[in-house]
Amino acid sequence: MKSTIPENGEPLTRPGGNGGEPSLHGEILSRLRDYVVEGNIAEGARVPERQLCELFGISRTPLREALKVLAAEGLIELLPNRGARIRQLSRRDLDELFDMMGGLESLAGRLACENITDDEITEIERLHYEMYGFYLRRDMHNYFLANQRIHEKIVEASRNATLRAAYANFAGRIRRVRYSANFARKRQRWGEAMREHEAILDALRRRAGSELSDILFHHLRAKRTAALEHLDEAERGAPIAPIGSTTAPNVNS
Amino acid sequence: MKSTIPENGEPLTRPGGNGGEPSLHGEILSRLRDYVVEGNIAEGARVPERQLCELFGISRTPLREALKVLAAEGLIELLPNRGARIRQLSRRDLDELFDMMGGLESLAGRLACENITDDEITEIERLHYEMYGFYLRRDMHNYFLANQRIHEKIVEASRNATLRAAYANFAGRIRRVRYSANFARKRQRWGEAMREHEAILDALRRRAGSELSDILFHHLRAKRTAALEHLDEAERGAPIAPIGSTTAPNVNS
DNA sequence: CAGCGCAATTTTGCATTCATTTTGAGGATG
DNA sequence: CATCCTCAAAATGAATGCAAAATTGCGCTG
Repeated sequence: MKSTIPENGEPLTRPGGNGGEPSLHGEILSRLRDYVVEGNIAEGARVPERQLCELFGISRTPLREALKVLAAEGLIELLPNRGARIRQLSRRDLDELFDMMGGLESLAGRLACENITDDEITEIERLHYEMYGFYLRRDMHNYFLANQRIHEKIVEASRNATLRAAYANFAGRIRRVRYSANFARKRQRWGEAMREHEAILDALRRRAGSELSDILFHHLRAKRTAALEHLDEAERGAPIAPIGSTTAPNVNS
Repeated sequence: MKSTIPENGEPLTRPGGNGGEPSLHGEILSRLRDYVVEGNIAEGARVPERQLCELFGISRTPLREALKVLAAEGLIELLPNRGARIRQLSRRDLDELFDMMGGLESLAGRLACENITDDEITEIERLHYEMYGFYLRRDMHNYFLANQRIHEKIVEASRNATLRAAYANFAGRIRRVRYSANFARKRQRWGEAMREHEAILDALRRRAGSELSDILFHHLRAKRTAALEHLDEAERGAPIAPIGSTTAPNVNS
């Protein structure tokens, strides 16, 4: 018998559905997803079923259900009789994921032009200038956060919960890479990105859907190029490492 | 002890991952998904857990795992302590889903322009003229199939398995509506659609990515309008019916 | 006769248990 | 000394069992 851990629930947003579940095994799903997305387990490493059971204070059944869902979401991989592993994203996967993000943002921009309010545009402008400040101060971290929030605002303004959920899903998958990729931002690319963002804002103000759609896709393409270049560089330093990694770090922390 | 059901596996494409699982509980997932997508259970109706267990010859555990995944995919809904129901798509949901499809096809078209071979274009042309034939003969059913195959070919030509999986997922969600919507095609809309398809083919030949992207989105928007108009008409005839439906049809057939 | 409440049955959710497979170590053998 | 085989230990995948919640049916009351 387990020690009846409270398990009281945050709202939690599922990627597949929009109605907020009040509480359920969805709590565990959400927690496990966060746990994985936040990088608590190394890429390619096994997902320690039993230890996670202890960590969450549950039995294997609900955990395995959550694992199945996470596999469907593309965060982990389920090998036939050899358990779950954190999904190792190949170069190809990253190409594909960045293009997916490009497509989704492109769509979000188009829809946003149909639905965005003036106030929302004002808010995005505010974020934009804030971001510009971080750019001038070379504050990479806050620049990244402001950047992310702008993109999220656009997705928000699309008024499409389905799109928002899909966006969250794919964003989760490449979260680690995106963040590390940010460190790659050479000054030059950074300036480019700022100019692109100005174009985005301009198109948004004019509610030029098709145009914004185009800009956003190419913006993401540039991001993809920068990110993957960075990744290649990093790999040159530390080649193909963690494919057979048996690491199962800080499960108990 | 179960009677050792063969369970030999079709390839099966998961929505989240691309590597083909040879066989697994994924077999059940796939079967159950098909079962739902094919409309064997009425919209809004409860998913009869026990009966499905008997149908598939398994216990509740793997079935419930599959249900969780299907819920994440958006095909069914999981109510806190009241089991699973076939997801009832609201008007809003349909709006959103059609726009999602528009975004995905838009992206597919853009990427296809980068990757499609001349042979593939030739094949799409062939399908196009075939479809044109069905159009002239007013053969709605085959027109629909050819149409669908063209769109699938474009997605195929995007060379993006992630996109393909997402496309399959969303296509599955609105499958029923899309098909029924087809019956709504007034002659006028039909002719419009043919013209749009010619523009699609033209842009594809010229590898005009941005242009194709735009055309495809608006093409899907038109489809959405037609489909939802049809739906509205149908609803006028038979208003809000199946919300409390307890139907659990041909589970044993 | 209609509305309400209560108890029995069903159903849901999770824990536990069981069979099968994989994995690892140790020893035997060439 | 390396390789392969055997066997034990662990883990995976699925079935069953059990407590709690919900649904249903029935009797009661107004």
